[in-house]
Amino acid sequence: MALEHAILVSLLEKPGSGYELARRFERSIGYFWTATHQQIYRVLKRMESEGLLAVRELSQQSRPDKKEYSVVGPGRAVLSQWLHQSIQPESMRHELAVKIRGAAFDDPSVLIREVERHRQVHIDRLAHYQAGELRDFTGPAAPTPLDAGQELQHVVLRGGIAYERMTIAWLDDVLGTLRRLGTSPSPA
Amino acid sequence: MALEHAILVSLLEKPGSGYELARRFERSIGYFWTATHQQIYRVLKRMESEGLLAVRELSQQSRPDKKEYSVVGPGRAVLSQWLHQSIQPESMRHELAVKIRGAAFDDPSVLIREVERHRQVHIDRLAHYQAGELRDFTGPAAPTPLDAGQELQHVVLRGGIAYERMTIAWLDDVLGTLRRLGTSPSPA
DNA sequence: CTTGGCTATGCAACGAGTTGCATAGAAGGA
DNA sequence: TCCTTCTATGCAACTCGTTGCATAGCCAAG
Repeated sequence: MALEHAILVSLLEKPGSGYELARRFERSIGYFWTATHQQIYRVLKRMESEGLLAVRELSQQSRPDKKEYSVVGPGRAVLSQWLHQSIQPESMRHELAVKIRGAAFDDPSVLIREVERHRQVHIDRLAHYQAGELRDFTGPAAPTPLDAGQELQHVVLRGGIAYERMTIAWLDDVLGTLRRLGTSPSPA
Repeated sequence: MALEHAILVSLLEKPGSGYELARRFERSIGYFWTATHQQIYRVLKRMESEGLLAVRELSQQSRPDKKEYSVVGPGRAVLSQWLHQSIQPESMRHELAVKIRGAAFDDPSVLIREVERHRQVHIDRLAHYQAGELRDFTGPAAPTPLDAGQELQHVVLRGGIAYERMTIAWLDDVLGTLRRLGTSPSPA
């Protein structure tokens, strides 16, 4: 139930509606956890019925009403309890790696464009993360000193940056390998 | 349906039973995709009924019979088709990162032991991957030259090694941050 | 003026993945 | 002898996650 905990963290950082949460999951929280709006609405409803969250209905002019959720006592307790218990280290899941191994049974060069496309996505993400880092943590407009919450957000963001850099370097390695195999072909 | 494709790749590399596949998913294939035996048995059954796989029942002495699966024509075609269509780049899912951000709403130092434990798991995995690399690709017992399939397996393994190295370095960064916050505490 | 995009919420159906349990013979250690 | 582990397969129930669709008013561009 990691989505539940991710929602608790995000709502503690700032209360908001399901729609707003869905957008945060495309941005900062999305650096390390993803969710669609349908998933979020369903879980929010359940968490509210369990007493972990409180709702406020907000009328807005020229926009649909929204429901603003915030964490209440029991929700905080659930998060705290989760922080104190250990979780299993996850293994990575990389569909592209399955494809790369599968390329041995087809023409490896068909993957070159696909890998180049993925590489570009990771370059864009890296640029986006670095812009966020400059804006919120290391640039002149950033608060000094950072408080504990900001320090923790920053170290998570550094993880995202390290991940993207590592991935780009690996995809370069993959491209080199695919091109090398393409020049002296031997499809199985 | 990435599991289906991962199974096709694994069975093309070498035919085997559901049990054997489950163990491969704890080893080499598991570097980038995971699955439990229940999932594997269910999908194997479905794939066989769809004509992607063939089964051979093998009697063994002093062991239960097993069903050896292998890929047949339509299965190869499904894999080839999948290789030619593009997939979405995945974002990372890291539960520990959720915890780290959540630590801002509790005592950050409670996470230190947890992060140290994860760090050790990644160190062990790295050692395991490096041993495999030496055994299969770079050591004296490795075949030279490597064929295309081995080159592709090697580049995927290099990705796993890069991932573990990056993760260990990041967890060191996280530990430094948590310890720094612990000495001058400010729980929210 | 119509089309498409943005805010905002939600249902229904399906597929993916996890957890607990069950069976069953053989081998090996306490 | 009993207990555990390993090989080998599988069912049932559940939660998690995705995809398609629906509603509905507002705004901006063509």
